[in-house]
Amino acid sequence: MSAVETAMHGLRAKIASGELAPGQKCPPEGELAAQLGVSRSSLREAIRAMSALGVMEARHGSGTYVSSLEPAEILKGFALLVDLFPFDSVLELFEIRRALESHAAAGAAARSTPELMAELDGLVAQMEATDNSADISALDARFHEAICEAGGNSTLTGLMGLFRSRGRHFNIFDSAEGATVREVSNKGHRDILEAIRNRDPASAATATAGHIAQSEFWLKKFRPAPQLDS
Amino acid sequence: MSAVETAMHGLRAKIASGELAPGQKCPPEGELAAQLGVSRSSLREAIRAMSALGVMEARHGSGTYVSSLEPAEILKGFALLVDLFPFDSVLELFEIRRALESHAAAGAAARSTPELMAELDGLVAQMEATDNSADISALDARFHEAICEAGGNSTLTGLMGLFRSRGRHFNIFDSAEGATVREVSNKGHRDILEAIRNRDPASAATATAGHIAQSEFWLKKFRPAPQLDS
DNA sequence: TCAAAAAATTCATCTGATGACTTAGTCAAT
DNA sequence: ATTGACTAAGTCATCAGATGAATTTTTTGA
Repeated sequence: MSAVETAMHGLRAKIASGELAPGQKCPPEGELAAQLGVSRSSLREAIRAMSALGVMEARHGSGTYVSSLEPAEILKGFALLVDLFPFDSVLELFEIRRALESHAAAGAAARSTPELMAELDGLVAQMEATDNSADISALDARFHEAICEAGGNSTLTGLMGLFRSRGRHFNIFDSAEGATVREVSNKGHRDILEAIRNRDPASAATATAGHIAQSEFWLKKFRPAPQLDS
Repeated sequence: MSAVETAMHGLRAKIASGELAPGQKCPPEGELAAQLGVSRSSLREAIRAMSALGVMEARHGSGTYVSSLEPAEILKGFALLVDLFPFDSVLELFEIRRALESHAAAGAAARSTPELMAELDGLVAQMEATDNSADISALDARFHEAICEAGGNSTLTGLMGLFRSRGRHFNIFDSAEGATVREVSNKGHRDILEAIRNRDPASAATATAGHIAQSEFWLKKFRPAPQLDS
């Protein structure tokens, strides 16, 4: 086994065994390297890999810590990765969103609260009041995220946030039929909103599936170029 | 921006722009480090992080390559990560499996083929013929995987394989009521199988959701200790 | 032509040194 | 006693150079 692999396995073992608990500070690089029997360089590469996976975090001048290990938290680090997925995969991500966000919407409908309704009402109103595609995109993302949160599964919420971030680079609101897209999209949001308001899980799921399928359809139709920020 | 971040952003940019295409060989470390304006050590840490994310792969003596960037392929590298998730998160993963594998099962039912049915029949027969928990666990995993594959979404298949690997460390077939667990589990598989054979997507989804919910129930009930291999 | 040997290329690892950032502690001024 | 600046120690970040190990390419000899 290579030195870096040795170090990674050692770290993983220390975490799995509880010797290094979530949030805890690790021994300094020198000491840890000696414990694991590798050089500081190799240990640093191992820590860098664990950081990329969201398992550890090195803070300059302070120390190296084990992360919270909460999936929702860890998933946030993968945005950079999802950005590199090929187009065909994006369609697969949409299919997953369709299944999963429908599920979450049903959960949200079952436990709908006045606070949730107030936020969703506000978001929909704002979306209907503007035609700035960047604003709409942000509001739309928050609308879907709020519903996922209300679904009560934080891992699911994190996963959807990640997948949504990828789809957003294809700005369907800016396409040739932007006006139509916005109109139909708003209608979809209204349907979801009312289903949740009526505490009707089945309708909420159906409306969500339809809404996301619609986005998927447009994406396939226009296949706009992705817009990466540098 | 730190040196390693600089290098990672540079690599990501080269990949996103197509300068480094999937499967392509990168320039040697020294040259790449010079291009990106960082030392070899820092570049190596960046490459190590990209490797952990499944985006690049360094082959000793040969060179460093960009990976295929297929989500299903990349997901395989995260098993080590999922192994560290806390127990409560595992329950959330099961809920996601319930929603997603149901979806895949419906797809499998819609496009069921003789080959698929033959494999599933064989797997179920084998599961019913043994009471070795390790064998059952492996057969069960393949049963679910085959259905996911038939669903036609490779990203979903990869994701489910990853989530399933975590749940498998809790060996519910070895629990106090192992015999009952096996019996009810076999019944669940039969129900899924017949629904797919009958090309009945709704039943396939329902049966799958029920089957996974049952596993989830047992997991909560027994909460067996996870068994990590070193 | 083919196979073995040699050379070149490239990643892997280690060591040592220096810089930068954070934290804890000290101590004086208010 | 509280605050604030300053100091010192601890720790990660980065770099440079040397050596080892694996692969690939080239050369060589039969």
